[in-house]
Amino acid sequence: MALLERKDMADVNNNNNNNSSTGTEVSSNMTIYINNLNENIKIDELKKALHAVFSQFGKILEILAFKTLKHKGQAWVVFEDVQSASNAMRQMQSFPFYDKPMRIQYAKTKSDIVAKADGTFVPREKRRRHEEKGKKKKDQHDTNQVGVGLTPAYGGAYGTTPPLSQIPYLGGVKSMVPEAPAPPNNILFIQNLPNETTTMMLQMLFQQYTGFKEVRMVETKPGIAFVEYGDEMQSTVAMHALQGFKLQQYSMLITYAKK
DNA sequence: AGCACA
Repeated sequence: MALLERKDMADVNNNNNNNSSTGTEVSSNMTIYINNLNENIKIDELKKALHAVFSQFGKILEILAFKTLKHKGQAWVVFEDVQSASNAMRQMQSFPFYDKPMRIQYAKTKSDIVAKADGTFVPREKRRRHEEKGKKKKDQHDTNQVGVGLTPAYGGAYGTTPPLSQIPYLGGVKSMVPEAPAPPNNILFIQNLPNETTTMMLQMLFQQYTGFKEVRMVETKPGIAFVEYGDEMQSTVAMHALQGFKLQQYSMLITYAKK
């Protein structure tokens, strides 16, 4: 899966522009800057969902997002190393997240948490404050149903995820693959989910596919869920699209539900 | 659209 290697190790610790000709390129950075995020998602939920989806690329030191006008729809995900950030950027580029494709770039500057770690941190006022000129405000409203409360499932410890991707295959599921594949069904059976998974997170992933009806989780059985579509063709498309999708270090296993 | 350090 790590089929993308880069020259990134060279400039891990500086933010020089590599490409001064275009002015559009930003040097690699341990932090990715994401925009085009759905602005209706509450910050807390947004951060959790981002963590769920990005922790597969490496240890996340911090996720920053703000709800101010100037910073809505944007987030910074700080990884432990550039390689993780690079992989995250490439692999999740344009990923549909709450109905909108993520736009991911390297952050322009080093994150404070990183600067503090390497001793180069300088307090705020020394830095270039970004001044903003008046802008016309356009409407922004997406209407999707993601406003339901989310339990504070994370231990808050972003740093507890194992190092990089090549994590064996976390078990926890009895019969990982059924002997014979179940016959097609408009209901999908999802296994091997992390315990922290919420209905909202799954909805976010599955509702992008046509025919999505609902997600059902079974409180008494963590790690599994059912996702219903209008018909078998629709559920099949979603199954193939999301098969093996990683939430934290867990790879989703999707099969048709038994009838 | 919008690159911060809640």
